Amino acid sequence: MVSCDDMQEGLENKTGHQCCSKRKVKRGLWSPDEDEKLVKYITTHGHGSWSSVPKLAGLQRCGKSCRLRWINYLRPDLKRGSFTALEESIIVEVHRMLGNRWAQIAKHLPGRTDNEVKNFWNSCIKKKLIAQGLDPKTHNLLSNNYKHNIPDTNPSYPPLLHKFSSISTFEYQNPNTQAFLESGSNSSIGTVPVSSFTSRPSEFSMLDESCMWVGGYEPIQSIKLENEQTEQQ
DNA sequence: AAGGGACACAACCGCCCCCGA
DNA sequence: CTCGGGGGCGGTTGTGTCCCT
Repeated sequence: MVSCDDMQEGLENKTGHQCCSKRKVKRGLWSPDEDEKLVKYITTHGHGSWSSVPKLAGLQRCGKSCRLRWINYLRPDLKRGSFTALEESIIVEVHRMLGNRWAQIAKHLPGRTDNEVKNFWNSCIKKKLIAQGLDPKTHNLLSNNYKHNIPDTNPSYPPLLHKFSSISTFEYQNPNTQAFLESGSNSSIGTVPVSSFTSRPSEFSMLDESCMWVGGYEPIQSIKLENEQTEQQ
C-alpha cells in the first residue's frame, strides 16, 4: 500500500504548486492539530501572504492548501448545514444568468463557499434539473427523446420562489437595482430599472447593480411588500 | 455481518489573471 | 514590454459514510 505522502515524495518536484515545491508538504485530510495551528495563526496575524502562512504557522502544508482550508472550512463566518429552499432557488437563478461561476454565485449566499455551492450543484441541483427535463447548462428544455428517459423522481421541483401577490411600494437607495421579471416557466423576459418598475408581476427576483441578490437575505434596499407568500412555482 | 454502490463533501490540480519588479 | 510569483477559480478526484442487498 502506497501512502499519499509516499506518492507525493516522488512527485513533489514534478507537479504541485510552485509555492510548495521547495518544501516537503503534507497532503490529504487536515488533522484537528493542523486546523488549530492555522486558526490560531490567522486569527492572530491575518493570513497576509498565503505562501508564507505554512512556514509561519508551523505547518507542513502548501500555502494554497492553507488558503483553501481556511476559506472552505475554518473561516468563522461560515454557515454550515443543509442548503435552504431559498438558497437553492438563488443558486438556480444566478446560475441561469452566470453559468458555472461558482465564486460569483457564492457571493449571493452569505456564509457559503464556492466549493460548497459547486458540490451542492453537482450532487443535487443538477439532477433535479435533469429530472425536470431541463438542461443544467442552459436551463432550457431538453429534447423530448431525452426527457422520456428520465424518471419523474422529483415532484417537488422546481425550487421555491418568492411569490408576491401585490406590491405596495418600493423604496430604493439605489436606482440602478434591476428586476428580473418572470413569466410562467419562461426565463427572464427582461430587465427594467426598479425605479421605473410599476407593474405587479406575480413572481420576480432582483439583483442590484453589483449583481447582489436583494431578496435572499438582508436587503441592501428597503423594500416593502404586501401579502408576501412563498409557494411552489 | 459483509460488501458494494451511491452519495456528499473535502481537497487537490492546473489554468488563468493580475500585479509588481 | 516581459517575466515570474501569488492568488483565485473551476474541474476533478479522493475519501468517508450511509444504505441496500
